[in-house]
Amino acid sequence: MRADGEAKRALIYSTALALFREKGFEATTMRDIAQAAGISLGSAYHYFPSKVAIVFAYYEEVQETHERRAEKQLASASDLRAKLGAVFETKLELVRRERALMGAIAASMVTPGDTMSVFSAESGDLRERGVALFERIVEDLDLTPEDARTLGLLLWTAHLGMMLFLVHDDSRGQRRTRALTTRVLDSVVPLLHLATTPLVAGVVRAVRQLLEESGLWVEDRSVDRARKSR
Amino acid sequence: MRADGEAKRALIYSTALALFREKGFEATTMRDIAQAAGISLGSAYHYFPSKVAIVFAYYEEVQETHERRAEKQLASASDLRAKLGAVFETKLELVRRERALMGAIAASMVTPGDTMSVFSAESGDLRERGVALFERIVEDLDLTPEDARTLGLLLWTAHLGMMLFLVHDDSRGQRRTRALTTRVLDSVVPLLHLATTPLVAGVVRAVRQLLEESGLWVEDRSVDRARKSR
DNA sequence: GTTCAACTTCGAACGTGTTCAAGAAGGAAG
DNA sequence: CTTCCTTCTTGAACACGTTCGAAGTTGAAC
Repeated sequence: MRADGEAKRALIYSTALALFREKGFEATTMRDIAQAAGISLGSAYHYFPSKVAIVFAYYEEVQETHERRAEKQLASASDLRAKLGAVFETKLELVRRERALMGAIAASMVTPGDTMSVFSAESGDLRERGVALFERIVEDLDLTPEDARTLGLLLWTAHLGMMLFLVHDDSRGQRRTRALTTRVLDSVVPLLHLATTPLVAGVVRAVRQLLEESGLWVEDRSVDRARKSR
Repeated sequence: MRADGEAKRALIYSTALALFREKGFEATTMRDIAQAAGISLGSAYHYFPSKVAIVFAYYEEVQETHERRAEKQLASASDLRAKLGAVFETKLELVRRERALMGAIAASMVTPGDTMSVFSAESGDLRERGVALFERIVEDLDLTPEDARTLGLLLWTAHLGMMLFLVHDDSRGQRRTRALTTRVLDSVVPLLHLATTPLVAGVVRAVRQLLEESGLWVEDRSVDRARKSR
């Protein structure tokens, strides 16, 4: 009955998202979700270990859609500005519609020990995919793989900051975040072009050393090793 | 009976912190606190509107202690490196002992709409004091007030990042965060020295414009105006 | 056809943060 | 002294996320 299980999971998922959109994340209870989906409370918990887990599943979907759309735009983007803009803005547009949901994720992303903390092994996969996307931006910039990865991580971190800002941005159409994005692009793109010059390259190396000491740096890209720090 | 009220508030506060230290924030219930303090549950809520409010009170205390210690070290610090190091490291040492507590704050700091969100009006006071402290570091660098404030905000933001890292850092004695701090100092101080050069000054201006658009920039220092963006 | 293990369903029960209405205490005003 | 008003106290009650054990369902192995 595996197929039915998947179907039920999908039902819970879509029902929950609909309710979240309608009433907000906090205001929607697990009982609401179960009732609306026509199942029992316990059954809902059989498919999703927690309420945020449903949001996390949504976040995975966002990541996939983001990859698809960004890749598409990356193909037709010539210069660095266009590429970075493509990755930033596709993500922006995706998250913008469900700001309340993403806000719910933010809390567990910074909670130490939480399954989906930014530093956790469990979220490593998603983090890795995010970084990889930003790495693609600088891929034909004639950098060493290490430097490219460093820049990817840096850009991904910046993107995290933008998302944090976005979920707090109540301005109409989130124009503040849009303005911020434009400005960030204006500031960052020239620096990226200078990435091969001694000065900027030195900074990049320093940042990498910093990341290594921090434990955020992961050598092997496909397998995200767990943190060792105890 | 105002004096007794203060005393009782203090009792609840210290009892709660003791329990937090002993069993952790999550594991300590409001009922535990009330019982240990010898009062009823409802009475505890009379003095603190919520559980995190107790942690927030602690955070205010941290802020005050930080100011005191940092100012003391700032007085005897000659160069920029020493000053920045003083402010960073005193904070680091303060927060290090209660990582679990500060971790509990982190979640509500990034939760949209929460009373103690980084962007909220309520936490504006504390934010302001934090920024002011970092502003003091660059005060005799011959900058315009706007540039000084911009740098202060930038440094404060960096400090926020460090704190986020710190609460997730399980390494012995949090040496990872210490190492990170050293590296950050190494990278940032030279840049600060270049703050008056055209190139870096240009970046600083760009950042300020960015901050203004973001709503994080506050002109009047003493009165933190509420965000207007709707 | 029987057995068995895994999967699924269920809703009562638990523990939690928070609210609330009812009162007690104490003092100020008349 | 009586009447009010404010401040504080109390524990029951509420709503929620989550857990749990018991029971139902299914399909493969024999």
